[in-house]
Amino acid sequence: MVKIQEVAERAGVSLTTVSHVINHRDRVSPALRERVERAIAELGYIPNRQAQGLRTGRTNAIAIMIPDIGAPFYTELVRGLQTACDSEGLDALIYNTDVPGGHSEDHGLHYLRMIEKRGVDGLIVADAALHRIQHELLKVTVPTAFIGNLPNGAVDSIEQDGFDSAYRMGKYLISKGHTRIAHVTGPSFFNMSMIRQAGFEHALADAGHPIDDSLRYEGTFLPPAGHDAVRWLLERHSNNMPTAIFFASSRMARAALAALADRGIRVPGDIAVASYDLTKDLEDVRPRLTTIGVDPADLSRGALKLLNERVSGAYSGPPRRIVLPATLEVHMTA
Amino acid sequence: MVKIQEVAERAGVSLTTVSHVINHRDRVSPALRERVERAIAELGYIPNRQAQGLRTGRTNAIAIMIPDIGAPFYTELVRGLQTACDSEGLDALIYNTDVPGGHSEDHGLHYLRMIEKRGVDGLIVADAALHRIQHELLKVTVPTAFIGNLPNGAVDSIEQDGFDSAYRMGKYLISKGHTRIAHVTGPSFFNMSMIRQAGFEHALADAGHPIDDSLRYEGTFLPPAGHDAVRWLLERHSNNMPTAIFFASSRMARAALAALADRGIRVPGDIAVASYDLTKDLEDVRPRLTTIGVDPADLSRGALKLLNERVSGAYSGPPRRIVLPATLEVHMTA
DNA sequence: GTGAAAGCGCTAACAG
DNA sequence: CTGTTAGCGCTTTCAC
Repeated sequence: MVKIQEVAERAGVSLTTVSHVINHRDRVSPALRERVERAIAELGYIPNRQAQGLRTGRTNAIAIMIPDIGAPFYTELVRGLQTACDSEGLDALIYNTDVPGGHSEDHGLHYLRMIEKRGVDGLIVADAALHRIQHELLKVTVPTAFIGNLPNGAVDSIEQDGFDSAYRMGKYLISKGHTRIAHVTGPSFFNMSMIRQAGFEHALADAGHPIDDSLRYEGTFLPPAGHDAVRWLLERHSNNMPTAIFFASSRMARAALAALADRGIRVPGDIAVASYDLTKDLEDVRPRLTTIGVDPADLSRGALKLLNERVSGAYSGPPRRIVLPATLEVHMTA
Repeated sequence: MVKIQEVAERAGVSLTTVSHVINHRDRVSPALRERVERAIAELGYIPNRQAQGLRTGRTNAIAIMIPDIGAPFYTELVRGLQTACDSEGLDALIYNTDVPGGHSEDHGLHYLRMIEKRGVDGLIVADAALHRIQHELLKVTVPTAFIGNLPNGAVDSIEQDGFDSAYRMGKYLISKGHTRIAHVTGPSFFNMSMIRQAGFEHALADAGHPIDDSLRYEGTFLPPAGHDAVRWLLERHSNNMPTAIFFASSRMARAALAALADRGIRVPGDIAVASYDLTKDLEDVRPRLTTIGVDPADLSRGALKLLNERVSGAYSGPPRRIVLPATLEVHMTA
């Protein structure tokens, strides 16, 4: 391992100067700087992160809490975050709160404590990772950015405009002639579910269609709920099927597509299907889903920006909140 | 931040004793140990990793190189690895060699260099992450475990039994009465592709069926190749369709299922479909794919075990090679 | 603009 | 079995 001392010797300067070249370029004369930089390159010197960290109290690592890396939305979020971290020399530590066999609430809290003690420069939390315990963010001591809707405004956050997106999807489906639309929501204890639901139902109301509670089914955002919803649809409405069904997540919609296929129900022939979300995995789903959502990578970039401004001290005011508009992608299912 | 000194004071011992309790439990008398442990608990003391690392020369982090976290196989590999690392107090640093817009070969090499310099305790590389440059592993200086087929045997490796799996799938399809089976392979420059291909074609040969080169299509393992393969199938064989098609990866198979559906071709009515791989995402694909493969989590665990034995020095002999048998999952497509 | 020196928190000889 | 002590490699006052 080549250390700073060797670089100093090779460049014929003191070790302090080398450090300055690395950390405060401007404090060193251009001539010297160039010499030092050549020595660094020739020796292939890389500062020891542990030593740097020990000295400065920084770790150059951030933690990322997500509920489930298996969900396409979070996979893409993580990929975006990692790419961004990589280009800034930050380590990204991923924590899945929903580890197999565990209880996500406990895991969320456990990881939160662990992360704080362990020491990272910053934390990015994706909505459901702190399911039901968002209040914990009020007392968190690490700079944090939240991805999702955070009613308590405890930390900086960036989210999709769930109301507007669902509203627009509602308007779109109505424009296609649908009036009886089944609606599979997210879980009611989850904020974003209610926001999306409100947006969707407002669209119906604004178009003069009454809200029919019997057409609403509370799902979980997860695949099994897609299957359940189809079963519900058939048991509850087989004699008078709605002409379309809107899912609050693409995972439910995908599973539902499978369930519908299992039963020989054609999409969109027998029923139109639309869903929330905008993830790459949808590109290979057939029939191609009409969906609305935000590119997870946009959320990643935004969150990291918010976080970096905190970590670097560039911003230290009250928590900020960014709301991103969604994109509607029309395909053959609706 | 509570440090070791404070723990020592609270427990009324020297700081060395505390360190010993942490690192060499047995060198301290039970009575003292208990006192120290209580002090640690009461103060919520957590050792500073940077300081530990600086002193010991270890980082307590391992790097994981994969080609694409968006591919279900790698997603699950990563999840398994993270879970395992977590329980051992290791940080898992993920490196996607195939970052968007990049050239994976360069990225692989770039990351490899970076990882070596950066300093980690160990490295886990998943096959295609070092695509075409596996020879680089011969000169790698970090303890490394490879997941996949590694002909040069440069480091410890764990892999699926690709030959046997494909052979068994071939036998299975034959047992279902198929004789003309289209075969969409992986890319020929990739070792595992040829192994799977050989296994599959051996099964046909053993059953007395001649190998028909015109029924073989070279794919890429990636989704677009699934679409391409269907196009090829229809252009090349529409007048005399094979009764089944076997894909060397589930991503190609899934895309092909979509492409077939787009064209109104029924599965398995018009053609049976089978594929390699055993990932959770397949559970929601309809029709349900008949596949054969190994649970990625088993590969994860195995790789981490190999690696840990190296890192800890428990093993230091020549590179080992573990081959895992696959599981056949029969569903409705074949 | 440059250098000498102190110390971040911890571990492991070494001595007792 | 326990304690004293010397750094791990780096950054940053503080003098020059």
